[in-house]
Amino acid sequence: MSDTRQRLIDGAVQTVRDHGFGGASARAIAATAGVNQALVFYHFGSVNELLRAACVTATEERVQTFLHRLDEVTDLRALLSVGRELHTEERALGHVTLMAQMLAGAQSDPNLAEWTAFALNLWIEPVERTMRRLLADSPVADVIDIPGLTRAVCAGFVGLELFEGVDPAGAESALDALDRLGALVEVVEDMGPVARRALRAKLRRSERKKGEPPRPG
Amino acid sequence: MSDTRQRLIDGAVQTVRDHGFGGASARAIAATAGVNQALVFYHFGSVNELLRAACVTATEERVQTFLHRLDEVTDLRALLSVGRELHTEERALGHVTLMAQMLAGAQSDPNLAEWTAFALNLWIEPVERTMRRLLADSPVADVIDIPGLTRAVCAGFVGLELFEGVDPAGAESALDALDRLGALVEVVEDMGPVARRALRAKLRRSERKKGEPPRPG
DNA sequence: GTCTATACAACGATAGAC
DNA sequence: GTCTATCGTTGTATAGAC
Repeated sequence: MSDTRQRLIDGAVQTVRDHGFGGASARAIAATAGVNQALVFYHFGSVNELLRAACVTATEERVQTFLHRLDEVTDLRALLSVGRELHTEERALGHVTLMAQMLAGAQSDPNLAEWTAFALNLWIEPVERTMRRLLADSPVADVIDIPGLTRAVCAGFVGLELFEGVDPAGAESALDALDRLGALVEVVEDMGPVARRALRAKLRRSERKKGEPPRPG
Repeated sequence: MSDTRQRLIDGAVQTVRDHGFGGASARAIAATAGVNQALVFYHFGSVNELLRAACVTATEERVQTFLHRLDEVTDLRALLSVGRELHTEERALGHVTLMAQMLAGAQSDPNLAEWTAFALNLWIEPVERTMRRLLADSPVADVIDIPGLTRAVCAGFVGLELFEGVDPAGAESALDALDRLGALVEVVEDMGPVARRALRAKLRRSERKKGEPPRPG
């Protein structure tokens, strides 16, 4: 791949991280990358196309480095811990910020929305596989919807990322609270067979009590 | 309050909802509000000041209409249900979208960040009070950090709001998954005194096992 | 592939008439 | 308080020399 192309992609990531989606103009990105402004249009055609490429390729690179860490995870609390590592490292590198900014910008741009969803799915899929593995023999496995829960967790992390930008202390307390919640889930996970059966029965009754959720499968 | 002032605030909310934070120029807002572009600067001094005012006042209005609904909530699953109502109604009105866009825009504007955090706290505080009330006599009350958990939940909702913009089906499945998770929490809540004591003991042991979380109080 | 120069649009903001 | 008119800036994008 051309050197200039890569410099522009890296420059786009850094510019979005430092100056937000709105501040990521062709001039600003080119200045960060140390190349001429016109090259943005030569290599990518438009600023949005550059941002799209930056979002997808940067995400692909980062997901790759996290795959083996996810494979090593053996319980939910460890998954949350990896999530927190990810949060810290990615914040420094600016890739989750890029994702959050892409999501915000994509709200009113259907074309951008499509590619943002694609990039986000690069994160969602391995996390979903990990959650499926961890919850395979859990007493709650047949009552929770793993694809949906995975998306809730990933979307929640993006929200936390944005929240940290306006209230760092609040975001830290939120992550700590989730860690404590992880302890609670761990306790449920560690239950003996008798208690598990009791929980299972209770869950089924509770399920019937309420109106059927839209996605029973 | 001046009619034009209010029209501009309403126009700002609607413009951000329809065209995003980046598309909310003085001209675009004024066109939506049906007033002259120069009046933005006469009444608010700058576009950012108008957006700030719109964010704060619109949030104040909406929070007011949700206070009594929160007071009527008696369990966590009902709180989640109110959250989902809020999500649906606010999405239609565009106020959560406004908040999400403010959060994204505030990432690289400290002044905006301050006011966005203020507006977000207008939501956080009543939710925190409600959670504190609901969890007062729960077996997990002394192991979870309510302020942190509240912030995690509120930030998570913002993330879901953004996620819905790029993947509506995924966001719906995420909300359904949270509803099912609510059933699980409900089961824990409904435990008898013996089981509660056992859980409490397990939680304390689990707490010691791990490194002390940063916020023990 | 990379540069300079530039056309053209949109923007924030202000001055001044009414 | 509201309008018109306008200035200066910034941004996207292209043409053409090298």
